[in-house]
Amino acid sequence: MEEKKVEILTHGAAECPITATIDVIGGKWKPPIIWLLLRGPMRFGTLSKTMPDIALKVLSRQLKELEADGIITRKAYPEVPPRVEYALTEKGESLRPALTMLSEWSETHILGK
Amino acid sequence: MEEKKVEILTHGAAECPITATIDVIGGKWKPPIIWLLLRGPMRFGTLSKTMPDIALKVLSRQLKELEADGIITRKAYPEVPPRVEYALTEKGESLRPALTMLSEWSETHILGK
DNA sequence: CGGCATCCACCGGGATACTG
DNA sequence: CAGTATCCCGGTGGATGCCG
Repeated sequence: MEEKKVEILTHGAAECPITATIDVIGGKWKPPIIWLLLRGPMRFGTLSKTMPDIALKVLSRQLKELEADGIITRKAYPEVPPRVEYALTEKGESLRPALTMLSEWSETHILGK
Repeated sequence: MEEKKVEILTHGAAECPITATIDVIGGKWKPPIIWLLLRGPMRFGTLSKTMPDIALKVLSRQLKELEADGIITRKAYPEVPPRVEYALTEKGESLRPALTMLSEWSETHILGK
C-alpha cells in the first residue's frame, strides 16, 4: 500500500500487438509482395520480373513464409511448362486498410514531405 | 512498339512506401516504445523498467534512431541525479492511426482470432 | 541516473549453381 | 517455368563493463 502500482507493469516486445503484425509483414520484400498482390493474383515469374532486385531464393522463401502465416495461397497448375499463381487470402486482403495507412504516412512524412 | 508496356515496370523494396514506414518503426523495440509514448512522455529509467527485456544499450540506440527520424524528442534536465524525458513529436504522434490499425489487425487475426 | 564503448552471436538476406 | 541447395556476408540485437 506504500506505492501505487501503475497500470502498465511490464511490456515486452512479444506482447506488443504492433510487433505481432510487423512479424508477419516485416520481411524485407513482404510489403511490396503484398502490395502487388492487392491488385490481383500473380505468377512467380511475374513477381520476379516486377521486382528484379530480389533473389529467386529469397522471393521463394518470403512467399513460403507468407503462405505459412495464412496471408497468401499458392496454386500450382500441373502443366508444362509449370505455372504457379499466388493470391491473397481473406486474411491477407484484410491487411489492406492498415497497409494503406502505412503507405499514406510515408507519402506525407517521408517522401512528399 | 511490339510489346505493350505494363503499368508496373519494376518495384524495388526501396520504392515501396510501406517499406519506407517500416524502416522507421521496424526496430525490434520501436513499436512498444512508441506505443508507450503515445500515452505520454516517459523517463529513460521508466521505459527501461517497463520493458525489462531490453538491454540498456539497445534501448538507448533505438531511442536515438527514433530521435534522428524525428519521431521523438529527448529532453535532458541538468539535475542531480540526471533526468531525461522522451516524448513524441507531432510526426511521431501522427503515427497513431496507422499503429492503431496494426494493433487491431493483430488482435483480430493473430491473438484474439 | 542515464548513458556510451566494446565485443560477440545470430539470422535474414544475397550470389551462384543446379533440378523437376 | 519455378523453384531448391549451398555457402556467405552484414546488420541488428544482446551481454558486459566503464563514465559524467
